[in-house]
Amino acid sequence: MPEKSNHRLKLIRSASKLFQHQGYSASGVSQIISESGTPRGSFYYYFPEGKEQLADETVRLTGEEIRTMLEGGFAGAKTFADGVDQVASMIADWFEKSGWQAGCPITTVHLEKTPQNTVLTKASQHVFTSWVETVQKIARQYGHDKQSSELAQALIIGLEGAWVLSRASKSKAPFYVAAKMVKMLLK
Amino acid sequence: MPEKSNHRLKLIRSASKLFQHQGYSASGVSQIISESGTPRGSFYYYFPEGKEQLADETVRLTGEEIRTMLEGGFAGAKTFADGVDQVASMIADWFEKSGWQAGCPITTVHLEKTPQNTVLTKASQHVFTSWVETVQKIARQYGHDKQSSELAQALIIGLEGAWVLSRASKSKAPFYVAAKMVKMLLK
Amino acid sequence: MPEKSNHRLKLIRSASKLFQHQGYSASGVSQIISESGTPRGSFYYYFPEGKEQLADETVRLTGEEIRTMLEGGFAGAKTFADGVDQVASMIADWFEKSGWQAGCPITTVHLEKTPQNTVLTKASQHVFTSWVETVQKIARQYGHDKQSSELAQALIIGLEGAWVLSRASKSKAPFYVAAKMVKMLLK
Amino acid sequence: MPEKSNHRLKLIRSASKLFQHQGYSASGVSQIISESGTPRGSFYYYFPEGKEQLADETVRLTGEEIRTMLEGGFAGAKTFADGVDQVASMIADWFEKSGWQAGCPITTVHLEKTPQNTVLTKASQHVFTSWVETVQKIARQYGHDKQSSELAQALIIGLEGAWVLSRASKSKAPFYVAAKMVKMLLK
DNA sequence: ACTAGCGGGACAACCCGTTCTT
DNA sequence: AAGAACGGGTTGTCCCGCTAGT
Repeated sequence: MPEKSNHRLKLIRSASKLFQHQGYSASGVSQIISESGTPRGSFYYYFPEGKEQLADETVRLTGEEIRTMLEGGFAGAKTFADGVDQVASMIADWFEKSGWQAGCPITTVHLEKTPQNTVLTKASQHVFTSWVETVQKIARQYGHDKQSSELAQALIIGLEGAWVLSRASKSKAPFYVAAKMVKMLLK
Repeated sequence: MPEKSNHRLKLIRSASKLFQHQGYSASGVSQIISESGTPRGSFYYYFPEGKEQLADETVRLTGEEIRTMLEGGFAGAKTFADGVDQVASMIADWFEKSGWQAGCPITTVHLEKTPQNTVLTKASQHVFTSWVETVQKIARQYGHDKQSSELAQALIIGLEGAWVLSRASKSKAPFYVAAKMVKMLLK
Repeated sequence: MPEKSNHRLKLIRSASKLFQHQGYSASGVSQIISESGTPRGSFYYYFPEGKEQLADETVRLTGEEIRTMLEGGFAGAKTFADGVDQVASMIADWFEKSGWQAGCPITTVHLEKTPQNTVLTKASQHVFTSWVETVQKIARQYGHDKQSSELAQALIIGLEGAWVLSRASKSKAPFYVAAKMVKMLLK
Repeated sequence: MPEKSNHRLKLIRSASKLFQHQGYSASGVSQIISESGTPRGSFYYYFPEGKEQLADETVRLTGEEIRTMLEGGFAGAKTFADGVDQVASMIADWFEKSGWQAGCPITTVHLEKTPQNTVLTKASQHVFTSWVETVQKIARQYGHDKQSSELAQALIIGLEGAWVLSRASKSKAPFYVAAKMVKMLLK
């Protein structure tokens, strides 16, 4: 956790926040820089490939943090179903605190780039895959070996869908609906 | 339904396609115009408020078309569950045909605009609400009165989530998982 | 000579002057625009391909003007030798009036671009060829049929070389030496 | 001849080559450094005045090398005319080997700087003067005392002019024309 | 009503030559 | 000697008026 460099990380944090709120294209490099409080000239020192490189690293880092959140949400849960509820609540709470503004930063970047753009497409694919695999592993730990793949996909689908609808309705309800749906798969 | 003008509609079609593929901000007015094949001077005649007005109408029109697709998907279905399967297949097929590129045009615009932007935020809220209400009405028609709201939300959440994941994995699987999830709510 | 559009031509004039004084790369688009007095937005309307297109047209137009100057220098000359003297004087005078600053605008652009750059390389090749051919035709008119090619090349070589040296020494002498050299070829 | 430091000289060599191919302004400090293979931080250690100082020394060193080439070209020549031929051939050959790309490095720098820039203007003036004086001395050694100044200027003018035209036509012909011209001055 | 041409300024991403710190 | 860091500048494109003509 020791931050080797402040500026580099600040830029990623700033980008992550702005991507969540406005998406990738609408977040200009200048805005990212000014909100990060880093000197303008440093940007291309840390990210010589430019905006795309920043986005790549932002997606991967933020993706990893959310993956950790998923693991954390299941920690201490007696059953898989309990974990699903905890994860849904956690994200819903976080989302409410942001004023219903902070969408999934991976989704926003993902949707604004055609599959031709290999760099960012790969990054978001990698993140989504890592999420599914993480949940799958957890499902197996709770003994749901046969359904692990299905459950994992279902949870991510549900959370992503809820994230979108929740933003529109400014309510946590979609997350609860999603959680319920996933749990039903357990019979 | 009478098309007052070809050019006006062509611009909306072009915008709709580009929003799906690249999102709102990345789709420049010039690109929309050139791909639509309409004369440049017409744009601000038909859309004096500019790009935002075009996006507003694009979201509403495309949203209405997708709403109609939802209704069409349930047409002829013996049970609600059958309808869910048909709708999921329909969108999955359409999406595959686009080369896994055409995301939900409402979502892309929605996520790129902060709630401050009243015009486009309202438009996407309106569309999402219309979708949920449509499905809710259908659910009641199949006798699921008590669960109608839940089922409707679940379907939209599932489809939106699947749309995102499907784009990343280039596979229809997420749509089938989503459909299964929703159907489980029926017990 | 009626100027269809002021701005377009003003930009070329401004570019021509700056290329002569500072070369191609050192002359920024911003500087060209500001010194031309045209609005910035017009630049990319008239030259959608950007700086290179402006340079291309600048080289060709200025090249044609200098070609006309060559013809004009020979006008009224009794012999080819007289014409050579007149041309050399003409350019030398012009150059002195510019404060020994205005180098040959074709040369500056030509030397700053590797042959890989086909657009500008072709433009300067075209111009140099047109000059040689023009002088060659003139030489034939004076009856120097056998030597016409040699004389034409010699004059252009001499003038170009003198232009460089003259800039360094801030004197007309190189032009006179060049003229004398060329005339000696006539025996 | 003793190279105090490898890095210092490597930077000058790299600059010299790039100035010949692309001119002064188009050759960025970063490019010069990276092509030289020297560490980036060393640049301002060896050239605290920055790019201009590097260019100054590059012009002077390369200018001196070319001056030596001139002397070498006349070495062993029985007559001044023979020497002129040898020099012209030598430069033409060198130029051809570079793929018709390597222009005179002094000229490119010279033309990109207004006379206001005292440092580089002085450097190129110095070099051109040194060339003329060298040839002048040689001319006197061959007994052409009266014409020495004229011959010297003529040779430099001819070579510089040929260098430009040769680049455009990708042919040695201009050098031979230039040589012939100069020799005619001897009657 | 509808289209074309021509601006117009702000800002996009990117890279420049240079200095700081060790 | 040298890597890290910097602030101002580059070209290019954004979305949008405005004026005329069809």
